[in-house]
Order: sequence, then structure tokens, then C-alpha cells
Amino acid sequence: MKEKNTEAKILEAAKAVFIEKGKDGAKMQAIADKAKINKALLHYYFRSKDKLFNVVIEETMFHFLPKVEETFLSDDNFFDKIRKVVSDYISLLSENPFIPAFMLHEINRNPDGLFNVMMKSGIRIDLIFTTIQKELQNNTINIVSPQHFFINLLSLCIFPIAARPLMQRAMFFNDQKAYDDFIEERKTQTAEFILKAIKVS
Amino acid sequence: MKEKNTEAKILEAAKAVFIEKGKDGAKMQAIADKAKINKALLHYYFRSKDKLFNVVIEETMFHFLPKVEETFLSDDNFFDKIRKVVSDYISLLSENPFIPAFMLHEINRNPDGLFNVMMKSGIRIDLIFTTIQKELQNNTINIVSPQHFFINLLSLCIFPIAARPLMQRAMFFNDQKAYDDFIEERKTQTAEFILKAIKVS
DNA sequence: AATCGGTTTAACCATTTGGTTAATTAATTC
DNA sequence: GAATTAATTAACCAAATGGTTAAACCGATT
Repeated sequence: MKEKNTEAKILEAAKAVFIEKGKDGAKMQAIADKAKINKALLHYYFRSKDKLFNVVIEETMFHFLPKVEETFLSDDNFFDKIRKVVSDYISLLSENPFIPAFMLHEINRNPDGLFNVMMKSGIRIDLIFTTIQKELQNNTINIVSPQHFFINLLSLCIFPIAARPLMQRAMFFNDQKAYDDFIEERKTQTAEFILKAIKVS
Repeated sequence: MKEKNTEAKILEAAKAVFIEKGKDGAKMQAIADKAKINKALLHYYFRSKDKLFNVVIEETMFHFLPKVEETFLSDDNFFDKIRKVVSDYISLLSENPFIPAFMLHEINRNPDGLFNVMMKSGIRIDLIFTTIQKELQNNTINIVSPQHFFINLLSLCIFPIAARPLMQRAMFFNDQKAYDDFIEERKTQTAEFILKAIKVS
């Protein structure tokens, strides 16, 4: 039989189920169903739920972590970098709307495990801070610290996607398109909000 | 026996366990152990896991939702209101560090259920928007819309607590006190960041 | 076509888990 | 203080769930 790559089919299904339901809420049977295979095949390929989940976590981190660093280390104008990183990151997350809440849940469920994976990803958060620090010394921006600035940026990009299901209901009468438009606006407005807050006056 | 109020003891334990582990990760036995009672007593008082969880959700929402509205509807100067709501909300959340990620997870797990509870809480988000809108018409602030402004404010308060376990490791070498200080700074700096971003220039 | 290795499945197993029952103990009422 | 009601527990149950096993299947090799 072997119509396609079974392992890839399983991983795709596992990602979808784990990210939507969380590790505890996800059932191996549900993953098998989604991949249209027998449950025993899951264990044939990945041994255990823990092992499978770890692979999902690693692939997810490798997929979503580097984007920020990448843009920050380019040699664009600093303000344009902010515009780009905000827009790109909001785009990426809004196409994967369960990722933010999933990751935040996992951050609290197993912080050490996540942090180890993050280290393995080779991301260099200190390089981002250095870039910001340099800009700070050039007197083009006015911020308290690179850490505050960076967290502010992440907050404004990630939270509106993580909280979407409630915010869409509470602010837009559960109008899907209204929130889509809202997110679309945020791709530019969030950067302008940040820039106004940090520009030297 | 009946040393204290058993029902309250159970609820306290249930809150702690549910909020730390999430609905799926929480086990009834763990709640019983934490409350130091027999598992059957849980069902004697609350019938089922679902029922118990609903009570926890309701109490949690009633505890954490109204604070924002309260401050916003006071008749302080608008800028002082922002300073106060930001400081108070960051304080409240940092004393209950699992709440943000728990709520965000729940928002995605069961948005309709959560929204219904929110409605029952009597919170009037539209009144907050009206307050902001009025300020907008008085030309004292420069924002895109009350919705953007409100989400920005929530993002900057909530995300840094929700992501703390990872951020503390990634940014401060897992130094507890360093992150405590960081949060303490945010109580004032976040408001100033927002104010700079919205003040008419 | 017989065989051999990797792949897939149906059936099964052991543990965990939410929930129940029947009996015991503590309070309350008469 | 006996009778009645409420609170609490140990033991048990059934379903769900992660994981295993042995057999079947399939494609390639000889």
C-alpha cells in the first residue's frame, strides 16, 4: 500500500491534534484517526505519546522561533525591521491560530523541556538584545531596556491571536471577518504603535 | 469531624490543580489529595469533574474580569486610569501567575463556554469602549480604534506573565528575582509606553 | 514461486481515571 | 439518648486510554 510517506502523515496529524487539544487533551486514537491509520502504527513509528509529542514540539519551535531573530539581524533600518518583524510574525501566527495558546500552555506545563528545545534550536536571543542596545546607544530610540522592548513587541503580536476566540466574541459579536480585518490592520498599526512609543521626542 | 468548610476546602484545591494543570491535565484524585479528603467526597459535593470545573471557571472569571472595567469606569483623569489599571492588573496577575496561560488555553479549548460565563459576569466591555471613544473625540489621544487600544493594553499586561517561565529562562538565566524586578518595573513602564504611543503630538 | 524484511492491522492487555455503592462515622433532632 | 439525617470513607466498577502482540500483507530479491 504505502500511498505516501506514512511517517509524515502521522506527524502532520499529530501536530494538528496536539496543537489544538494540548498534550493532555490529545488522544492517540484521535491522531490515528486523523492520519487514517491504525493506532498501533503510531507506536511502530514513534514508540510512545511522549516521544511523538517531543517531535511535535521540536518541529513547532524550529518553525516559529527563528522568524523573529532572522528579521532582527538583517541590516535594514531599525524602524523598518520593526515594521517587518511585526507584520511577518502576525501573518505567520494568524495562519496558525492555535499555536500561541498552545505554546503558552506548554511554557507553563513543562518550562524546562521547552527551554531545552529552544536551546537546541540555536536561537540567539542575546544577538537581538545587542541589536536593540546598539540602537539605544545611537539615541534613535527611547526605551527602558531591550528586554522590556522585546517583550512589548512579542506581547502585541502574540496575545491578540492567542485570545482571539474570546475577543472575537466579546468585541465583534463573533464576526469572523471582522476579526480577520482587525488582525490585518494590526500588521501595520502595531508597528506604528510601537514606533510612536519608542521614538525620541 | 468537619474541621472547616469542606466545600471551600475542595474548591480551593480544585482551583489550584485545574489552574496549574488545565482541565485535561487535572486529575480528580490529585484534587482530593490536595484537599486531604476522599475522592468520593468530591462527587458528593460537586457531582462530576465537569460541574466542578465549571464552578472553578466561574469563580475565576468573577475574580479576574471586573478589575479592568472597574478602573476604566472611575472618573479619574484618563491617563491616570491607564496608569492605575495597568499597575493593578499586573499586580493581580503576578500574584496568580498560572491564571493567564490557563485562561488563554481555556479560551481556545472551549470559547463558547467561556464566553457564556463572561456574559453572566455582567461585564460591560462596551462601556469601556465608550469611555475610550469619548477620550478619542476630545482629541487628547491618538489611536486607531478603541478595540486596538484595549487589546494593546491587555496584551502588554497579560503576555509577560503568561510567558514568564520561558522568558525568565531565556532573558534572565532563570533568575527568579530578576524577573520579579522586571515585572515590578513593568507596573509603571508599561503605562508610560502606552501613553507615549497614544498621546497627541 | 518461495522467501524475507519492512509495514499494517485486529485483537488484546494493563493501568488510569471518573464515577458509584454500601457501609461507617459524626451531627442533629426529637 | 434513641432515631434520623448529613458527612465521610473504603471498596468497587466501567469506560477510556496508552501500549503490546501476533498475525497478515506487500513489495522486493533470489
